[in-house]
Amino acid sequence: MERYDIENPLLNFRKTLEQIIPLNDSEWQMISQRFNPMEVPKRTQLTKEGQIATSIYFINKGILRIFYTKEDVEITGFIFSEGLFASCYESFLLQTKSNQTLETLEDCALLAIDHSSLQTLYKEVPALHIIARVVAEQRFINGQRILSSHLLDSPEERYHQFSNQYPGLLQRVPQHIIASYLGITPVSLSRIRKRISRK
Amino acid sequence: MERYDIENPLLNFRKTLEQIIPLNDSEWQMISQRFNPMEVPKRTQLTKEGQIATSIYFINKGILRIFYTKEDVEITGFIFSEGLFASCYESFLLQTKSNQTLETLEDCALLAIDHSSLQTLYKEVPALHIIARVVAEQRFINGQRILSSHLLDSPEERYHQFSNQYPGLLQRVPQHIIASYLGITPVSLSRIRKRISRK
DNA sequence: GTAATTTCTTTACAATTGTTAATGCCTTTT
DNA sequence: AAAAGGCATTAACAATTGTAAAGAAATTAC
Repeated sequence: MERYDIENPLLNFRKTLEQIIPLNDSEWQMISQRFNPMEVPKRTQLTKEGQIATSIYFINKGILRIFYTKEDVEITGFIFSEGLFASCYESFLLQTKSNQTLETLEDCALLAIDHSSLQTLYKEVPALHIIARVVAEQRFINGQRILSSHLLDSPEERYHQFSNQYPGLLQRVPQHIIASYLGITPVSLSRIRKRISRK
Repeated sequence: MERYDIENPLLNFRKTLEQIIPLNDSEWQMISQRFNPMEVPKRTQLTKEGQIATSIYFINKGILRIFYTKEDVEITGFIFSEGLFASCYESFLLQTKSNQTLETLEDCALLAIDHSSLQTLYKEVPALHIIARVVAEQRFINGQRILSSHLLDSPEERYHQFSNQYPGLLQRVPQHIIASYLGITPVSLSRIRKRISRK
């Protein structure tokens, strides 16, 4: 996660893609031309609930989250960090209204591509279908692991796994956001942390 | 879900694929040659925990589930019905040991393809990358909807949604399996059903 | 058709979480 | 520097779920 050289955004991006499949210079040229670098301040909402997700964002620096709103409470569905593609994925793929908001949690350096540009790029660079397939598969695997943790583990176990797996996020993300991501209230997370600290 | 004509397994399969992208006869020939029809009795385990998933299975008839085992209790992660690809997907994609078991819940008619045949088929029919991408995306979307339901809804609401969305499964799947799929115990589901019936 | 097994329901009790509200801490604003 | 706002902690209580065990109902097996 920390292996990304923040100073060379396009280099990082190419490295990430080439972990999936090698790209020749012509392919890389077409890809890099269609992704737009952007700097976004903390707490910016890139896609809002009720809107259609225009773009997906490769993360060079920073973290983002998606959250749902239920009775004016924000419930975090996922936290994205460096090297991932952040998006309201369902909305982007289906081009339908999103039921989630995509928000930066820190100042971010991103590479953005909108939906129609991506469709064009698929035609220009067929290998991108493979990359997109693998990215979709990886996101599925990720989602399934989280879901299985909700089925198999207690909130306390889930917190344990989270802090082992993403020790960095524990520092960078407010606890009430982590709590909702784990499927519990901030109060309950605080109790769990107290319980653990007594051991 | 019930729109599949059970008597024409290959026809159903082609229809499903062509909802994603049209296939010419040569492509279809290569695809259909590599998928093997098989009939499997109820309660057969196609992939077992600890093994590597050799194949994925298109479902012409019947239902299957994946389940995890925790302290000798089986916890259902997903229920597959007609028209879907059933698999221990993570294990199949990564060719690593599965932490879940794939099991038929009824006598099933399936079309199977193993991992190496699929890799060959990707080369023979590049359009399959698109199909695989869309299948992965759909499975991700599905998984994310389930996860969001765990974050946002109570078990009772989850049961409601399940019975509205899959009224057929309510009849065909034992309740203790549905309970674990919803993330609760059979006892708790029984209480929820009683609570609902009083309304 | 009867026995055996599995599944579902019910009960009582323990444990955990949600809810609400109050307090203290920390960061940000002005 | 003071004020304001957001965040984390703690407490008390209500509600829900998990656990364990027993009995009823339904399926499966012989």
